[in-house]
Amino acid sequence: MNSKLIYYQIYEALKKDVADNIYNSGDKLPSENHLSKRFGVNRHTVRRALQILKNEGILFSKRGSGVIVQASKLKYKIGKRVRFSQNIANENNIPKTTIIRSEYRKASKIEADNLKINSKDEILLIETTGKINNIPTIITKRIIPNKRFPSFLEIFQKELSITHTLKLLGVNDFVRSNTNIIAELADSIQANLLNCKINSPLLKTTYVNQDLNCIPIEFSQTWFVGERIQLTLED
Amino acid sequence: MNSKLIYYQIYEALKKDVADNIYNSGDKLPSENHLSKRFGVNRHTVRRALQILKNEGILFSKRGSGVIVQASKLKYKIGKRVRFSQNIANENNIPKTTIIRSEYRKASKIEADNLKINSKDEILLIETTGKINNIPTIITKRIIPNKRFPSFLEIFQKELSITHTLKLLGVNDFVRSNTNIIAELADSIQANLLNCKINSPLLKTTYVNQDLNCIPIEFSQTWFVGERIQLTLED
DNA sequence: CTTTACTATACAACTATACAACTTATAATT
DNA sequence: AATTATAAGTTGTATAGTTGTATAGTAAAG
Repeated sequence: MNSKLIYYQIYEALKKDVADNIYNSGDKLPSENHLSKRFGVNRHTVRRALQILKNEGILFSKRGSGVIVQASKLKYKIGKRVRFSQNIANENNIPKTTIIRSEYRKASKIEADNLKINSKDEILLIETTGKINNIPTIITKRIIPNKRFPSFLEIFQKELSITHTLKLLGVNDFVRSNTNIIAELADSIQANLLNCKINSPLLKTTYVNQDLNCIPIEFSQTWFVGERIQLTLED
Repeated sequence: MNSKLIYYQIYEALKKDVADNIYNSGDKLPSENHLSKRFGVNRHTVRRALQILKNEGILFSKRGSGVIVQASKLKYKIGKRVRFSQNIANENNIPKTTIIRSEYRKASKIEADNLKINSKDEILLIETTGKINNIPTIITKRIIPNKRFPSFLEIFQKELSITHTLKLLGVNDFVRSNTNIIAELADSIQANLLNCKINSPLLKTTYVNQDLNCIPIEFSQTWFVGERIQLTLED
């Protein structure tokens, strides 16, 4: 309204900078201190402008790190054959997978049921984050039967792809048996991994991939940042 | 309130992992770098969480090596018949004894008095460490009269057990005459042997084992890591 | 007189980076 | 086979920079 207000002018200036791709998706903005010098105002005045842009979902800030430009929504196809890398690369986006945790332990009842293995058989847990265009967007937690694929982790660490890993293990094709989708709120750890706010809505998908003989290969859960992903179901 | 702090969430997550036996007593945790990736934070934030767990005595760290899960306090019974291996094995823990030093020399006055031998008779000194579930917990320094048991060391090196060694030497039973308990601070050598910090409190017990004719067999001192052991006196 | 916009200052929480001290595994050498 | 270098990985420490939050104060507008 009142274009005389300093913080509003700064808000407009920064919004224009983002629109003009002076700051691109995933980029860090100059620090609040730098911006306050650039505009000749107090840091708090800059923060007020930034706050509006954060509320609009255009910017996101991380304490100690900086303020970054948010990405626009990506479409993610879900169907019988879901392949993360292909899914993303098709749209000229660059996917990147990072392992953040792996451990061997005994299967819980739910895991055993879904994998059709004996309760307390050993499983491999792999947790990964997926960045799209360098913006963290996905967390995946996979449960894999260790008995059938004892060298899974070793190969996956090099390949960073389920499709490639399974191919090297002799599984040339696999399909999803079903996918359940629910909405959850991000806890503090997820928020940190996904560069989103605590309590941001996440899409959580739970599914089982199985080979063509209908033997389960992995029981997995994937969390998507709701603001950045739009799931599309295909037949 | 405070639970929104990131380091506190990480603290809770790691504490739960230990409680759930995902990381067991004596296990190394993933390195601080790995953990920082898992939680999506800077290494220092992980360190802050780890610090709390160290203060609580749940973890301890060793520079250059890693962060290790501290065993819960073991109960160690002291009475007329104290047997290290049985004492520990009774609680489903795995004991392991290692000789770190042995030497022959003349008895000091105190040693001679306690063993009721002539001053300057030759004695055998054996120093051992005792690991419980692979965690070093005990140092024992034994003084044994060489005149009575000239082949003690040779047998003990194979048996690594006082009870077994004495049995092979014809002593089927033995009892403690008395046990003195004091507290000491660990010096750098002890700290190294016991994987604890310098100046950690140690329990030091001094005692004499004797055969049923009340003739002393060994005069010994044992140091326990205070944080890991609770002595229990029985009649 | 109260509210709003803005400034000023200070500290806490977290990140980023670098290096030292130390351990461990592996390769090289004897 | 045993010992010695080398390299890589780990924890400890220090410094600087960033965002989050709290408090206090000034000036202008209603």
